[in-house]
Amino acid sequence: MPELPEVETFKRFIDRYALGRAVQEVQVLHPKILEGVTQAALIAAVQGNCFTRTVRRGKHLFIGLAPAGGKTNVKALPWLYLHFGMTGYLSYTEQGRTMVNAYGDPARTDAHVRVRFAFEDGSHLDFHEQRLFGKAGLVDDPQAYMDAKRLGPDALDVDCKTFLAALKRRKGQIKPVLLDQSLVAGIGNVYADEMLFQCRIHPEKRVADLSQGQLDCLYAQMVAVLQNTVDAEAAREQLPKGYLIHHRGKKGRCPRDKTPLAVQTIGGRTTYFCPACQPE
DNA sequence: CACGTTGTTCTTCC
DNA sequence: TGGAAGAACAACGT
Repeated sequence: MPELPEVETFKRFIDRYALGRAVQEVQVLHPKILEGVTQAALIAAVQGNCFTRTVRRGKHLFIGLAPAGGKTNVKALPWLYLHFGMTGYLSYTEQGRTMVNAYGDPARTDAHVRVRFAFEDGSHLDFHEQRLFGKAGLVDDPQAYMDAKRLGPDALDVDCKTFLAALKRRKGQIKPVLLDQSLVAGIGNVYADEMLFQCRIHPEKRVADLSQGQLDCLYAQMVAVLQNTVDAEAAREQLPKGYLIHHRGKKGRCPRDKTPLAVQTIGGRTTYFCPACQPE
């Protein structure tokens, strides 16, 4: 489930393999992945143009386009927009060798390639999305698009003061608040559980009932958990031993005290936590 | 084959 | 006006 750190690795993956390159052909292999754009419009906007830069906020990724070959142009091109849904990832194939970012499916096949961007030398960037909950589209102005969605600041870009001020306006349970993309953008189900575990905060705790120490811890762990995962290039098995993420699952136990983890639906999402060290 | 899965949006109530 | 809570929805693998 791509959250902020995974999408950041996708951004870097594009930066590394695709930036500055002219797209010779766009293949839409499953039109259901498209959002607000026809297949023909997406192809027309990207084909023959270069990827110029990438912008990410939260789980949203925008890829800038410019005419290939330094043509002096005409009118501004839209941005390519990607959202990775539940199962999205990228791969890049060159001379028969396929690279997948660390979070991608190691048993990768072409079965769930939804959009393929082919370059002039035969290499290609593939957008995989098994469940089709993700999106590919065109956006004229990323800022306006994010404003319309009421997207908060990126969770790795927000300072402590701003975060705590926004948090203190809320009164509900802490976990659903962390998942609300209008507070800060980028936290999903897995890393929300992780930061709460690291701070020993029960996921149903009311924001108003958190101590100042717990609030400060939450900011510190939000940054630490997300940054650690970015640094690990989203290879979750490389995260610290004491992380809850390694123990998610039916028979998981707390890495601190071996208490069987509690599994509960909170804010409509499956939530893992330690009932002993995250007391109500 | 009904169920589980998560990110996002919609709805209802306050 | 917007927050809280919860339902709905997307589509697929098991």
